[in-house]
Amino acid sequence: MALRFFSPVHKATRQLEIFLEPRAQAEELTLREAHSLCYLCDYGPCPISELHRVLGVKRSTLTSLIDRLEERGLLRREANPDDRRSWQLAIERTGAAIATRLIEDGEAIEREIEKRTTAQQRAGFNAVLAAITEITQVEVRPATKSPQGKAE
Amino acid sequence: MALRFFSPVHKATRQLEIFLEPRAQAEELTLREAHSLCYLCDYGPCPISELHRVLGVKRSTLTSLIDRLEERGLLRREANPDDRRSWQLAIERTGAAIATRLIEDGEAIEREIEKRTTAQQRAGFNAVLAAITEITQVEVRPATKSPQGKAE
DNA sequence: ATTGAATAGTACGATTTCGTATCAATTGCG
DNA sequence: CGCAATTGATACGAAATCGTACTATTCAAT
Repeated sequence: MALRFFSPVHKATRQLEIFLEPRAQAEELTLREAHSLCYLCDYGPCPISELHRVLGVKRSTLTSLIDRLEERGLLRREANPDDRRSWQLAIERTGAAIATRLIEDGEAIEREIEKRTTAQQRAGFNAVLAAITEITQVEVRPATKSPQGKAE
Repeated sequence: MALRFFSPVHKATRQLEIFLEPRAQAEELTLREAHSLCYLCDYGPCPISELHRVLGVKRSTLTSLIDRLEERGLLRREANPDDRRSWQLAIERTGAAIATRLIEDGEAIEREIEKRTTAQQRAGFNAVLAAITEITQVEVRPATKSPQGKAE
């Protein structure tokens, strides 16, 4: 029997990936690299460990991934004055331009979703996802540190 | 600004992954291998191309992945009488036992989700995901072939 | 202060995944 | 039918990812 939540959530992820993949490719980025840039564009600067939790790839993998993006001038490692073990990843102008284009592609889909659903349906959607957070007890992003919460 | 659908969907996927990862590891499987087995357990036998669409990994990757699972005796390639280009992947008893355990872990979470949400909220959840399917126009699984539809 | 445990990141060899080329079988169309 | 285009899968070298070990810094407890 099909799982009623795992399966749809995975399916939606796949569908969004399939939609975004050619757009990332047009920027010569893998989906993972694109995701990293977009995250950084919205929430950066942040340490590598934060990307680690959000993306779910190993830290050693991120070392290479960030090397690649840094060599292409899309982001840079900056010293973190508060913790000398870690870097702050900051997006460069070129990287931000790319991320902005990709995010706008996402926004277009989001507007369509909103057109086709009611506020009540969207509230139900959020309620189910909130339940998943409660049950798994997994906090992907760090606790809100600034006045405004950060959504991943 | 955070995306209101992409981000929560990705977050939920990560949370479910983090929950399932140690359980897959206990069976000496990666999440991808575990997902393959569970899919096959629910919907198999099916050709490799179907797994390709569902998992979103390259076909050449699946060749290796299936080699590994076949060597471990968890599944087998069978001739497909209807199309001699392709195989039918069939799960073996050992593989089915593992998949059943993992699926039961998933069910436990699903029951919790159902406990914590109303039918109306779950309907909203499904409505949003249905909108994503409509908009992306991406059909991940093949058109239903048997009396009962298959959910991924 | 000092020490032990935890955390952030990198190095590097092992494994997995990918991209491309290739082959066989099927489908579609003249 | 006959033949081009498509589809299903594999082979193999290139690239990305992983697992582990290691260094440096921070945190916690005394």
